[in-house]
Amino acid sequence: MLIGEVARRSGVSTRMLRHYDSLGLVRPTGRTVGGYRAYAEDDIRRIFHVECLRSLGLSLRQIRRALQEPGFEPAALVADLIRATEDRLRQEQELLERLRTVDASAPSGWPDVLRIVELLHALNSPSPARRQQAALTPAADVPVPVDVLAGAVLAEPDPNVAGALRWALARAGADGVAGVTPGLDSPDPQIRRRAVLALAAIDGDTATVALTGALGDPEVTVRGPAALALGRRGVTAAVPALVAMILDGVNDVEASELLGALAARPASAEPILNALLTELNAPHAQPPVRIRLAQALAELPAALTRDALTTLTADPDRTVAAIAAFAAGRPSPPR
Amino acid sequence: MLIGEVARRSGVSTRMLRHYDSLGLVRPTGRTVGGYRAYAEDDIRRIFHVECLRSLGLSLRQIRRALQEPGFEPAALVADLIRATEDRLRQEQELLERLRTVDASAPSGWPDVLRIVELLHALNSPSPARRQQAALTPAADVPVPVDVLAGAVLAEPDPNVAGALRWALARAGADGVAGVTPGLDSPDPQIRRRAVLALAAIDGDTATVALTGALGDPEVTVRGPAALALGRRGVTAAVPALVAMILDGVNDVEASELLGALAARPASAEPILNALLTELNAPHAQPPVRIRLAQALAELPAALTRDALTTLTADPDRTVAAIAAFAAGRPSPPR
DNA sequence: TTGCTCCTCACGTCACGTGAGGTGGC
DNA sequence: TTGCTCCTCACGTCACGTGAGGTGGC
Repeated sequence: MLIGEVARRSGVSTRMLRHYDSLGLVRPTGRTVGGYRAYAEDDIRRIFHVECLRSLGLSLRQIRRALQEPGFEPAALVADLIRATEDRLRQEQELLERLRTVDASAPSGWPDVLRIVELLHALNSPSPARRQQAALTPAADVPVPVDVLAGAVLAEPDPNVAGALRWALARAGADGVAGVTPGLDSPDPQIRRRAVLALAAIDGDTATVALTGALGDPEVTVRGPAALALGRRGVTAAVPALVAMILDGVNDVEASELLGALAARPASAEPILNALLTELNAPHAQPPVRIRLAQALAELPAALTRDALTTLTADPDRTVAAIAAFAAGRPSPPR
Repeated sequence: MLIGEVARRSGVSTRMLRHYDSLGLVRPTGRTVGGYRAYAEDDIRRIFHVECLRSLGLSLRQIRRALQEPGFEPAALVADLIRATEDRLRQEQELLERLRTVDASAPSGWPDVLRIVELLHALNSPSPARRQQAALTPAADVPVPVDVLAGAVLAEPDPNVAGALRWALARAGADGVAGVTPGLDSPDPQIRRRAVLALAAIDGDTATVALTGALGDPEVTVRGPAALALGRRGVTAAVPALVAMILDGVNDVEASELLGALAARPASAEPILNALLTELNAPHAQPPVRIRLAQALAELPAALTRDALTTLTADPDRTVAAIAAFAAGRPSPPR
């Protein structure tokens, strides 16, 4: 079979078939009297084997070794190829992400493109100082795109830089909410926490709504700051989470203050009081927990807690009784 | 600044800096008396711009155009780069999948590798005939790996080839279950259906358990075959789905037969009878539905349905009454 | 004088495409 | 004789690395 027909059948160009010949990869069995390459069935089969291995990403040299050297085992090479492919895959993914960010910023010229790419590089820099600088000093004429900033906020491990990034994001207003909210669904609690902290810094109802979704988070480090932020915004849905923080002794001082402020509203006062008293009188309540609950009670409006505090001044736990007496404006009971 | 220092500061090799010079990409502002390249601050900045654009995948020619031609807009080029990158990404993913399949098959030499790759190509062939052949005639010494077969079963659109693939997979026994079960979670109902059909062809408890998980599928085309397969295996959990199939008129004949067979067991008899009668007597039951229910009733053991059938012979729907009379072995009531 | 840096020129990499210039077989 | 296919040789692609052989400035 002459080279043209082989090319048509195998889909390999005549140029490449001659190249395979010159490399010694596939040598046609014979030549015609005129010097034409004459391929036999075995040669064709070998060509298909070459194409097979090429589809696995082997170079022509590697294919030659594979088809010639009996001692050349596939295992190690295949493992290497897998690693190399994974690397390239990662690089292509990062490239695609960069390109999409550039595209989304709708640059009006190459200077715009350069600014965004430089910003992306700075925000991905291993140096916290450079990241911080990138967050704090955006080019005056081209603001940092919110999406980029939101991504950086969710990825930033350094607390100082994270603070700067949150501040920069909060300056963009409610537009930052959409970029940061997906972080609440991350499997990584660190990222969920960063999303909550970022949302806490953003004013407005959309941020508040997003924060409410984080109240049920399994991690205290996530739902805690969400509850505090919502408490500061006067959202009563945060009450159970705030009470739970007092029970757990996590940020219980601020949680108590927020409950006190929330209880200033007539509609919330009774439920908050009842929640605290229920926990105080629970049979399994431990002394430290009861002390924190008593301190929380002391933050509520005096008119609301008068009866409860009076009762508590006789509490068997002397510290609890002392707190109640102090809060009720009476002298501490004798030791 | 001489070329060496520029290279150290920018991370670009001296070779490449000279290359940029020769391409006219970055020409150093001046030369020393000795002919050394003397880079100015502006040149350094330009080098960083070049590296920026290279990180977006632009070729050196494209970078030169971007930095020199004012009319060269980024939008179209960026869009092209995104498309090209997505293409490469897809290719790398397919390559990685092939490599992982080869690796998982633990080839003991390159002939093994060739066999598996050829098989993969055949199973991905656009020709159904080739796919079928690949499924039916595995190399005698190297059986088709179950994972490969399972993947092909989930992807096969041609019903004949799909049948052959399911048959080949079923021959591998319970080993095929693991490969095919993930298909039940696919967002694509076609794939879920293929998974169910494959599991239905595999004997054994693991396949049965997997099928049970498909009973709650939102699509009738998925949960239907699962219910039928489970019914054939005598799994009573399929009863509600089988009753629903009778209501919907989907494979109701086979569903009725299976309910009849299941009702032969004392423990299942009463619940099946009650389920059918409840639907028959439902106030909103339409005539065609009631007819199908009556036919299902007729499939149950005679001892179980005697009373119900007797009552039904007086049913206002003449067809229902006739079915009941026939099933009860009595003459049809007069017209 | 000795290192060090710089210079230009040029080959090699890898898998090809695309000619140029010439020839065999119907 | 006219097409068609085949031959070899060789340049170009793209972003480099790595020399060879030589020179400037401390």
